[in-house]
Amino acid sequence: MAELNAMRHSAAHIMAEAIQRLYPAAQFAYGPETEDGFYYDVKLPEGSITEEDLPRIEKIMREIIKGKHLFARELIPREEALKLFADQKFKVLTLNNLLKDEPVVSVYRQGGFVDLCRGPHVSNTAEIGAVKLDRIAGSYWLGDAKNEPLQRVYGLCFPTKQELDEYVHRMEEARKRDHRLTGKQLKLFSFHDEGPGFPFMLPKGRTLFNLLVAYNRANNDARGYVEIHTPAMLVEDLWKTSGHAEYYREHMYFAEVDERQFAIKPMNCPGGLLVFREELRSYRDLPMRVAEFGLVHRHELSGVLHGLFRVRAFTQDDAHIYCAPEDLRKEIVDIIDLTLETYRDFGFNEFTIYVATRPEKAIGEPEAWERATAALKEALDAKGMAYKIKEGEGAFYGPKIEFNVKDCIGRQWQLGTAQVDFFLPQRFGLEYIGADGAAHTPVMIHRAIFGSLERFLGILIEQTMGAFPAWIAPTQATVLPITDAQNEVARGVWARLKKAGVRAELDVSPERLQKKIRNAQLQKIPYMLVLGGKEAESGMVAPRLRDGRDLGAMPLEDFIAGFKRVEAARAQELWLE
RNA sequence: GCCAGCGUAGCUCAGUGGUAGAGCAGCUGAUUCGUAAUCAGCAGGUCGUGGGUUCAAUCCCCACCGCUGGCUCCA
Repeated sequence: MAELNAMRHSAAHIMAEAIQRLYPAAQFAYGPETEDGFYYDVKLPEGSITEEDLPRIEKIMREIIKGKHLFARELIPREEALKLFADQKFKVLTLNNLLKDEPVVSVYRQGGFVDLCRGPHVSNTAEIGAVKLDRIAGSYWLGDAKNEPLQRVYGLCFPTKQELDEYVHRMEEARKRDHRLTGKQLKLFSFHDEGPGFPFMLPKGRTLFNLLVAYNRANNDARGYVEIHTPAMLVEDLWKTSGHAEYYREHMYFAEVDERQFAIKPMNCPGGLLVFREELRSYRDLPMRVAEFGLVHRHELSGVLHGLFRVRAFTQDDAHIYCAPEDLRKEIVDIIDLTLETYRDFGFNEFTIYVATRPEKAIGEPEAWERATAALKEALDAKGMAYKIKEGEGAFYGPKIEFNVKDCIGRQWQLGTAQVDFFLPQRFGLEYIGADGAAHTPVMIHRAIFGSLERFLGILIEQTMGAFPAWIAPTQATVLPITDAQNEVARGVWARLKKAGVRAELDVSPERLQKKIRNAQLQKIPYMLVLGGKEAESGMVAPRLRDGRDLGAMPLEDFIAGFKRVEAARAQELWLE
């Protein structure tokens, strides 16, 4: 791995040399290796690098690689390096900041190019394997949007041409899983110019969505949650109390009505807090677990929108748990259990857990943040769950546990979350009367299992490629009469299925059976009930499964019974023997 | 929001400085056919929007909108 990294990092230097040949005034920032290659952040003083440049850069890189130039490491005094890189402003900045206390720095030379670099590198350029420039993206100096914008040129680099080709092929295949493609093919959801970032749920997508809600609601009920619904729009004063008006303003939509300023909710918590405060609460009422399927609107930057994964309006399977401080850990453990159970039911076994800590813009005392963060870590430790820390990535009101999963091409997305919050209860003056007769402030936990139903649906689509397990497939079965002569019987079969609670369709189009099957396959419908003359006479159907298996003729009631077993088991398999 | 690319029929895509095609889908007709595409005909687009250059723009230029990939940000 170390060698591969050195090779990729060396490829970045070679790309920089190639770019410098084409654009002698190019300024170079950082050029590290990545999981599949490398990139280099570059600034052209005039104009910019475009895709047309990539083949030219690649060609020069190949020449350099063939040239077998040695990578020579030199240690030079920092002062000397400052002179050497006098016309490379980002190198000067690095020398004067990151490396300001280093008396000696290392530089690497290969051919006609020299770069400030810690190394290591391969010994000569011919040791670079297969290289392919991938794409150009924007970036910022030191990754900060307030700094100078740069261009990031990404390259792929593998030891052999074969590995590179395999990787490219694998990525092409993975891209076919994209939920945006499947969503269009299966007519699950859509987007329109008239509402950028606002998803439209089509009948089949909405069916899936409703099934997710029903699933989650059943779990909540079993665990002593109650459910509420709070308004989409509330007066701005409320958002001042909650801190959103100050800490979350740029993500919010506002409206003025009757000379009063309103905000559309970006989160459900403030509304929920008002409900808690409606009555005098007793310690006997706690923990109070209050769920809400809340549609929130957040004005996200246009460039970050991404199918169902990143939208401007989405539904959270939200819940707020109010409890006494001593119950905190138990409640968090319960949330972790519920989350893992849910993910398992949907076939997700690979996810990463993070604990996100206090961000720069935050309300409350650092000491309370410490306690809240510790509570989250202790709960995870108690469950023996491995997790990583995301410094400064908590919500403005509290630290959080994040459950992240990967999409088809390896990007990570957050689904579930559990957030401890000492501050909003305080700001809203929440109280409960303790056993001691005195008023106490409850602790609040914000939690979501799916996170965003839309995002979860997107992930589910990518995982299944639209071939959903039978229990959640929007259309579970379709009845396929072979000729018009069976249409009437087919209609009866269809009605029977509907009555039995099967989400069924009927295809009486004047097409041949092959075509009907093909259409059903393309829609990834799990069960195709073929109905020919033989079956029509005997009250049978001949189920064909989505995976191609032909179960042969069987009485309709037998099919329904078998289907019910699969559905009840939430089985990944389509038929249980 | 930033950088680059893209935007042609419902969908997938071809194409040209002289106002556009294909396949699928749709409609009509014929076919009634046992496990992934029956045949024929018809219809369908102010080529994202608005400016500009030009005798003439879908094609060239500019702006805007949207989408894609990344950056930053996030469920």
